Amino acid sequence: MKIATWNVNSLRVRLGHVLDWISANEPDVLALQETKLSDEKFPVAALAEAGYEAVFAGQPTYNGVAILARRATLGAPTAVVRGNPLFPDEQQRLISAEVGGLRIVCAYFPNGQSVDSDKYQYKLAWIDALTNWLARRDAAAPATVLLGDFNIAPEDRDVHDPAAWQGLVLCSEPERERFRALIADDFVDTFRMFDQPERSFSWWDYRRLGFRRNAGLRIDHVLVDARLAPRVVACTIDRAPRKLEQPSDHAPVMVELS
DNA sequence: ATGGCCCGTAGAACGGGA
Repeated sequence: MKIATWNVNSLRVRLGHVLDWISANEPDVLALQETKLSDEKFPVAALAEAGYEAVFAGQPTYNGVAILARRATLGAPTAVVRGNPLFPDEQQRLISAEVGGLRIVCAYFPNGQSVDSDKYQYKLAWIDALTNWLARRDAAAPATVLLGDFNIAPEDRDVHDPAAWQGLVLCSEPERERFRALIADDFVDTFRMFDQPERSFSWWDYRRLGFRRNAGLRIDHVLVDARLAPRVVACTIDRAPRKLEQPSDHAPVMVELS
């Protein structure tokens, strides 16, 4: 079973890349962030034709998340929850559903803009609320996979230039503390279960030739319930779509479960 | 050189992203 996440930075612009990528990689589940689409504009038909059932929570212009499930292997997602019941929010950043015997939680964490901004305080509160909500989950419920754009580089090795980024948003210690608290004993960062190339990143700035210089950050993550860890056989970042014309600034991250 | 690019909503620049 293959489970992937991808911040597409506009599903309208990136629909072709998404269709090509799912055709080439055949993920069973694909979580999308920054669809930037109101729900009536979601490309249900194109994805259905590609073999995927979608659930989504969108709004105009900003944010927007979705979970795609491969119909042939999984059918449609069920028990869909939009947002966090503990954190009423007009920004569409969270959707979860049961797929293939798992609880898939697709998250688009706030960016935070800068550590002295109101948006940073909103980011910290949003993360705390997510942590609290996930901590309350029923032990009898399906095992959880939490994946998406966390907008946090957990460690210095996830940053192309740790000195330049020291203390800045995405790398600040309060954000990293919250990443660790979210994981605690409950989740595993699947990427770090395996030997990985040095300087592995999932996002590169459009400016200043960020991708060519590999000036990136690892901010997109797939966390699995600790009891799923024995089933994880791989976690990889696919840089290929970042090389295409008019790419998303994020790369897909994919986990394979046995 | 402290900004560079990209997206959506505009219907010109601007907010937001990271």
